[in-house]
This record gives sequence, C-alpha cells and structure tokens, in this order.
Amino acid sequence: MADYKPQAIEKKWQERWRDARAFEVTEDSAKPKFYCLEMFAYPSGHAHVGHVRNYMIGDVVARMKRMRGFNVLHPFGWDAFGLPAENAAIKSGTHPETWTLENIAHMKGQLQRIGISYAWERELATCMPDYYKWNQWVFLKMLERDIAYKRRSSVNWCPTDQTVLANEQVINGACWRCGTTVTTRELEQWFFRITRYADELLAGAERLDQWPEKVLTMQRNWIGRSQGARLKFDLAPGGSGQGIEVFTTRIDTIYGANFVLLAPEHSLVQAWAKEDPEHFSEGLKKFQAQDRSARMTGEVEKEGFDTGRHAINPFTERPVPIWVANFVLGEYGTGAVMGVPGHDQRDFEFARKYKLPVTTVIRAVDGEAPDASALGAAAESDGLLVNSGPYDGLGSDNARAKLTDEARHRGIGEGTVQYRLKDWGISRQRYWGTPIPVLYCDSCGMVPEKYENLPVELPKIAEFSGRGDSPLAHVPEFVNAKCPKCGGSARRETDTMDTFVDSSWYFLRFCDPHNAQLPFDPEKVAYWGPVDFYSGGVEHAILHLIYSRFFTRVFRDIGMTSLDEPFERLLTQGMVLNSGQVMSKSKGNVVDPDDMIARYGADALRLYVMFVAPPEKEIEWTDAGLEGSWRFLARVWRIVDQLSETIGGEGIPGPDSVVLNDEERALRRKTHETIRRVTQDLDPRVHLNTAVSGLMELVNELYAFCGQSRCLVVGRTADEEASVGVIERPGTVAVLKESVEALVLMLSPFAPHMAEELWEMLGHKEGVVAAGWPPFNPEVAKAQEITVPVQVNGKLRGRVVVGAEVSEEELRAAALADPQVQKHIQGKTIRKVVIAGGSASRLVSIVVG
RNA sequence: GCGAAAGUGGCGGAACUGGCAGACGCGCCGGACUUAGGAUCCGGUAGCCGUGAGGCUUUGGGGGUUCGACUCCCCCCUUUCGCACCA
Repeated sequence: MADYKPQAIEKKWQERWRDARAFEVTEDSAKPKFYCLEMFAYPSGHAHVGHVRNYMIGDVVARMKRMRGFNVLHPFGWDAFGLPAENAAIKSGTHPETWTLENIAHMKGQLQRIGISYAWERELATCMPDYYKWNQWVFLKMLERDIAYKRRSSVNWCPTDQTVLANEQVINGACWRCGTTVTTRELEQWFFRITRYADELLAGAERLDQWPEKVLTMQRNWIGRSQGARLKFDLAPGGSGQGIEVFTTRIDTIYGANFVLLAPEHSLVQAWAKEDPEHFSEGLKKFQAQDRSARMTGEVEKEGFDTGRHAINPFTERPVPIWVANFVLGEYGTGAVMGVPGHDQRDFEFARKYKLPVTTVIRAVDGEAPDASALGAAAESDGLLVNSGPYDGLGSDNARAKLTDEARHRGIGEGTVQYRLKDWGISRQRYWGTPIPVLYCDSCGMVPEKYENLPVELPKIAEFSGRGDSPLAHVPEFVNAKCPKCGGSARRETDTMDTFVDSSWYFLRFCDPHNAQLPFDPEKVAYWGPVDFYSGGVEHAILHLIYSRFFTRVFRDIGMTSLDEPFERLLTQGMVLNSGQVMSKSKGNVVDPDDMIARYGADALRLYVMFVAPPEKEIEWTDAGLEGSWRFLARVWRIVDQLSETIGGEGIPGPDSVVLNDEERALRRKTHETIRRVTQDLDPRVHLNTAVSGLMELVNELYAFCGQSRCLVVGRTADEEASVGVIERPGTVAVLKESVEALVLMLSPFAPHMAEELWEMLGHKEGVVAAGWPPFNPEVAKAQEITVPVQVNGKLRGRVVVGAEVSEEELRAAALADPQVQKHIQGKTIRKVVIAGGSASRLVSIVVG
C-alpha cells in the first residue's frame, strides 16, 4: 500500500503527456469535432487562482469530450501586446518583448503544472510578427472594402496611459484599464466601420441561445438601436436654404415641439459664434468648464442659453427659439433635438428652468390630457394625439407613421434608424502593438503597404518616454520609408493598433496557427469552427465579444469563412475572491496555484475549484475547502489501491455474466445512476460542482459496501483486519470492478493525473481517453423497488415501498393501507387521491376533509 | 432612475419540466481504532416541543393559484451586476 503522493504522480503524467504529444490534434472526419476554448491570457506575470479557474473549467470540458469520442481542439495562446509591458519598460528599462516573453514562460509553466490539456504546438503570441502580420493583412483588406478609414475626430484620451481609447474602453467616463477620468482630443485616427454591421450584430444575438442572457442584453444596449425620424426645421425668418436637422423617436409629439436644442459642438453654433462672438463665448464658457464625462453621464445640471435665433416648426409652422444646451450630445444623431417639454422629462426640466412654454399634445388612451406643469413631470407614454391639427385622435404609433410619411413627401425628413454604437477607433499612440501598415507619401498621399512587404515589423529599439505621441515617431529608420506606389520618400504611420484587434480573430488562427500564406486555411476553419464552448470573464461581454463577432463577419465577407458567429456557447466564469475581495497583488491576497500544488497537488486544487460552486458563480477561497478536496482524493486513492489487487487482474467476468445478490445489485444500480447523473451534469449542463458531489456519493457507497462485505482493511481493528479475507463472491468482484473503473474514468477530467495513475494501477496499459467514457445502462439503473412518499392534505405522512412496476390502483391501495397514513385519514372523508409523477418521481397525495 | 439576476442550516452550496427541502462538502459533536492522533473508519448535525414514537415550524417578508410551491403569479424588502441625459 502506498500513500497518495500527488507531486510525484503529477510530474510523471505531465511528462508522459508531453512526450506523447497527447493533446495535439489534426482534422479527422471520422470523429465529430469539438472546439473548446478559454479566453487566452494577458501575460501579466504570475497567474493566480482567479486566472486559472477559467482554464480548469475548459479543461474539464475538453477532457470529458475527448473521452466521449470527440476530436477536441483545445489550444492556448497569449494576448501579448499591450500597455503594461510598455509601462514596465518605461519604469524599469526592460524591453517590452523581454518582459512579455519572460512572463509567458512563467505562466506556461504554471498551466502545465496544473495539467491543462492544451495542444501546445498551436501556441501563439500576438506580439510575434508571424501573428501580427495577419492583423496588417486584414487591415489592408478592410481598407480595400472601406471598413477601415481615417478621419479627424474628437476622441477619448487617457492622460495616464497617454493614448486614445475606444468608446467601449471608457467606463463611466474613466479609462477601463487605469480608472483615470478620460478627456477629449482632436486627432487623426483610424477607425473600423463596425456600424456597418450594427443591424447584423443585433439580429445575430437572437440566435445565440447558448449565451448568457446578461451578455446579450449588454450587447443589445451597447448597439442601442433606435427607430425614429430625421426632420428639418428651417431657420426663421425666410427659411433660407440651411436648416437644422433633428433626430427624434417621438415625431408624434411634433406639435408640442416648442424649441430646438443644439449641442455646444454643433456646426451652426460654431458658425454663429464667429458672427456674434460676444454673446456666444459668454454662453459657451460655462460648458467648456464642465467635465466632458460629467456632461455625458448627466451629473451636471441641465443648462443652456438662448441663441436669439428662431426656427420654424415644420408642422405648426410657428417660430420656436433655438437654444444651446449642455445635455445635447454632439456625437449622437444630428447633434440637435427638438424640445418637447410636455412629453420629455429632460425638455420639461429645461423649459421649467428657462420659463419656456409647455404644450400637451398626447393624452392617455382612456384619460384626460395630462398637464405636465401641474404634474411636475413630462408624460412620456404613448397615447392619443391632441392639439395636433389634422392628426388629433391618432394613436402614437399610427401618428409616427403618418407624420414620417408626410415629412418625406414634403422633402423635410425621413424615417431612419440611429445607433448608439460608433465606429471603432483603433489608433493607439503606443509602441507595443501592431504597426498600422500605411505610409504617407508627399506626392501620392496615403498609400497602403503592399501585401508582399508584410509584416511591417516593429523596430527593436525604441525610446520609452511615456510622452503623448507614438514612440515609433522617434525611430527614423522606421518612419522614413519608400512609397510603395512611386518609390519616393514617404513616412510610415507611427500609431499602432488597439490590442483588441489581436484578440478579435485569434480563435480562427488557432485552427491553422503556422500558416505562412494566409491568416488561416479556410478549410481548416470550416472543419473546426465555430468554437463550441468558450469560457472567460464577463468583463469582456462587450469589448472582446462584440469585436470578435464583427471580425468573424469581416472574414466571412472577404471569403475566408462561412461562419457568422464565432462562439456557439459562452460561459462567463465567476471570479475567485479572497477575504471578500478580488485577488490582486496590491491587496496582497493572491493565491498562487504553485503554492497550493506544492501542498496538495494540482488535482486537489482543480477538484476544489470545480466543486466549491457552479462555474458561473464567484467563489470565496478557503484553504479548508481545498483540504477537503484533498481528503476526498486520498479516500479514492486508498480504496482503489486496496482493491486493485482483487479487481485489477485479467479475465474477471463482467457483472452481466455472474449471479448478483441484493447488495451487489444495489451497488451496480448506484454506479449506473451515478454515470447518468455525472454525464448529464457535465454535458450539456456543465454543472461541475454537482458532478463532483455525485462522485463523492459513489465513493461513500463503495466504502459502505466494502465495510459490509468485509473486503476492505481500512478502519478496522487489528482483530478485524485479520478476518478481512479474500473476496470470494465473483459477483462482488465484478460489481466492484465496474464501479471503481467508472469512478476513476469519471474523475479523470477533474483529477487527470491521479486518475491516470489509478487506471494504470488497475492494470490498464492505455490511458483513460482510450478507455472512453463509462457507458450508462438504463436497465441496470432501474430500481426494482421504489419508495413512494404519501402526503395527506399536503403534508408528508408516510412512505410505502412497492415494486417498480406497480399499477396506480395497487399504489393507491398501498398508500391508504399504510399505518402512518391511516392515523391521519381515519374517520375522515377521502375527497381526492392524486397519483403524481412519471416513473422518475412518484408521489401519492391524499386529500381528506 | 431604468434593466437583469439572486435571496435556502453556522458556512459553500443541492433540488433537472410544480412532487420526499437541506444532496455533497466545510465546520462542529460523538464513537471506534490507537502510547498518541490534527491521520483513518463509522455515526450525528435546520429550529422548536417530546425520554420516545412522533408533532409543529421553516427556502428574505406578505398575499395568491394548486391535491401539492424554493420552483408559477402579484406587492414589498435586501444584495449583486449592468446601463445611466442616446432625444
């Protein structure tokens, strides 16, 4: 008998897996494919338990699917470009590449010591030229299709990180990475036209029925589709050529539009400010002092000033004043809105503050016309139109259609759809990213780099100052280049791409990671795609997951794949907390997996993290819980170790070919019930915690069985030990063998090293994958006798034991005859007897009165 | 403010489509084994009443539907997350 010593076992199997290239795969049409992926890692240094939980979840799924006969692609890689590497360079002088590669080496070791079954030959790092070359390739394709374009625009600027941020990267007005309040800058920037796919991304979300509803809702809100109309207000007097176009979703309230509001950034405001600088600079001054993010999030009070100009409401044909208001956003819609104080709360507050008239033009279908002034709030619901000339009496829906039609006929407006989603700004003024492959030539203007010149490599030497322009701009040998068109002198673009570009298609590259001709072979992606199971943190609900859906469609449109959606099923795993807080170096509460492996082994660590809570939920780290999992594994080890001599031999007859007694049959039933339960919990449910508890129950049952049948030494007195003999009954040997083997196989996705070791101890030459998932036999799982609970007036009063094939009449008679039940029904009238449930859960419910 | 999810023993959590609430584990209590055990094996463990058989109460609170509700419906409370002037 040997004690359970995880460290030695784990090392042994990790070496074997590596030497046998056990998890490498190729396309194989004989097996169904399964693409299992965890979000790849940013190589920040050391992975803590919170990071590796995700890889453990994916590994259980991958290993289980392999055993169930799937050809499983389970790759891993590194999201290796990004700011922390560059910041480390500024701080310590280490080159970003050195820093990144060292971190990758360390973290790879950590993952290998946890025993994650990756196809390491497919490993990729986005900072390598053979990867980012294809970022540049896609960029050029996007340029050709007008998906990539450059424009000067007002952009989000993080003063700490000294770079531009995409809208998706600004959280509550602050930088997603460092939390600094974001400011604005006017810059020439490259954009990806993700808005072209807005409708498709929205519609596609409807079909993602294996994604968490929460993530889909967040994406829908982010895309923010609004159906409405654009409508032109002419300027008064004279209604000269130029007017003000507004966007509204409530054209049904047009007769209540008593003013027009312009964003301070609106071009007309800028023009008028030139004509009348005194008046406008006075008004605009207070907005300039206001924080942009505070303005965006509505923290500042609604304020405005009168331009002194008027516009004509195109339906009432009356002049209305034009005001500038701080709550109107320049970048949404047309930067101008119509003010309907009776039916829009913001406009109402504005009107009240500046004493502008309020008109009611909608009344409730079954009520009076509400008076917003009396109400103290705008009546924002739909209803029936009043005070609206020829449109009086129409419902809001109907009126919107009619008014939009009328506006179109008159050439002053049209129905339109507006999105909150904006094009994705991808220029970053940083070094450690993919160079944008374009040049600026004095005679040819902007010229894309030629495909054959890719990759445009990052120069090795760069100065890391942390200044607000790209470090590449200070490397003359990079900047100065020849124009690909005319051969004259040209300057290279010195901005690099947002690192979210890298992660938007890496899952496709994994299908063909060493392809030197193309980003990937379309046939390989056709075989492996889409990702069947994708897991990662919910913090990527919008950023990475919407960009990836966008990129997949771009690859589709350039003919590289027929996929629309990249990820079939998404699991967002919960975080690991320690002392109630997220693990972080600064809080000093990180748990390093290597420390836990040194104490309890990787298998116990994996088992604990999988068992303590469902994968989606956050968990609170406890050493005691980990120890409990270790105890369970040691318990499995002991029983298998002790039984291995008896059940590990050759030529043992199976349980179908020997006579079984009641106890043996019961153990067999429990074994098959467990197979059914654990299988379902893993696939398709991914309820990993209950799968583990199912295995624990089976182990408890095995101990009880062995205790009774005296075939186990553990826990006995010295005297008793002597009486523990050789197991004589062939039935006992047969059911124990079946049960223990099923246990070891089902445990193997969770505790792969120990399971392989035990499997070998049981006399098997080939590993657990070759053995396959244990088969479930419904005949064996079926109970011969069942215990049926009996309720009287809804309270549990007794249980009757009957044959599994009992008829309803027999069951009713047995229930009524039960002495416990009798006590509660005696002398009362039986009103009703309900026999409920199918074969799985039966119950008798008696109603007396 | 709007939207979503969730509230179950001392703790983490189970209960698949309305059918035996508290599986499994942690912790705690007891027993066995033992020179000893923080090892191991066995047992107990929601609360209250009762020596016991058993009874009553119990899934955030209140109401409802049903033979039967952790599960469905309505109201309220709490927590977490997301959105937050998008016209």
